[in-house]
Amino acid sequence: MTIMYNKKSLEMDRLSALLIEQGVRPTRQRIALASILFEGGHKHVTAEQIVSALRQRKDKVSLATVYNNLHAFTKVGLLREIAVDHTCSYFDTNTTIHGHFFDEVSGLIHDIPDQALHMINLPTPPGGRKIKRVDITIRLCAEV
Amino acid sequence: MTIMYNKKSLEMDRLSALLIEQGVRPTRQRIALASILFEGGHKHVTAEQIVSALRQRKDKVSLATVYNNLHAFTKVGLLREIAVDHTCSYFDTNTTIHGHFFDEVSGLIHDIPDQALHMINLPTPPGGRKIKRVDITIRLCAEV
DNA sequence: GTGTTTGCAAAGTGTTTGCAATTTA
DNA sequence: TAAATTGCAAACACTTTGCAAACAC
Repeated sequence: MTIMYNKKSLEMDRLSALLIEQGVRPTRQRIALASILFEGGHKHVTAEQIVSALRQRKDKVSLATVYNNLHAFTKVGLLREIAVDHTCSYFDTNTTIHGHFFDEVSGLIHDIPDQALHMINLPTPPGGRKIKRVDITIRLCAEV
Repeated sequence: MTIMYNKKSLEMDRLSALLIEQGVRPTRQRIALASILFEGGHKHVTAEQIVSALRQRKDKVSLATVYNNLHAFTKVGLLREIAVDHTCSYFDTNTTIHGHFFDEVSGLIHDIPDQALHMINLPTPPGGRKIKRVDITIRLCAEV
């Protein structure tokens, strides 16, 4: 008797484990969301993009649930929110320190290569505050 | 006969000239807006803040007009928009190159002192685009 | 079973727009 | 007086919330 290892369910187990590890209950919707986010390299996504990606895969998840869980994932450190454009929230699956190119023509975000940016003399923050994060965005427009 | 030079109207003439210089028609509302923005040092403001500042001075300007003219001023280079928070648009009267502290506790923005930040190795942008601007935001949270 | 999560639809927030009345040059 | 600007209210886009039904443990 041959035991069939199903590739798909193995992957779901991996995503499930990832969520449990972060104290997030692995529901059907969260696993679907995680599979969009955490498979196939880092991404910069909006809630709408995720809903339509899920819809294409016949995985129906409501927009409200996508929003709720993008924030839930952000809270536990699986995602990082990027403030490039106030018309729309972007989330980044790469939570390490890095900057972004923001292409104002296409609305697309790309990571700035690691070693490309260096900063020295980081200033001390005013008002007894702590530095939470340094955000660097290089805004791009069409070549003249 | 004594000619009275009114301090207030002299200042209005200065603001009027500033607007005309930029090809913007100096209406009552725009001069009021300019006097909030361009008197007494650089500022980081939201549309709502301006409306309430104007209201306190008994200078009534509608929210729609404030928005329209914040954008009009930005277009001619009198202001710069800052993307720190997608819940709200901030405008900066300092249009020179500089970074910002964004205090997530108070929602206040402060300039980063000129020489405090230095960047080297600015990367080349992808996709045949041109660098429009480099935005550096140091996000602050409460001290632990 | 109990507490959590979902999804709809409704509400909320900040911003923009259409258009008649007003103002500027 | 011709063209630009204002201000209201309605429209808008994105996001959050209230709550009953569904689900995870």
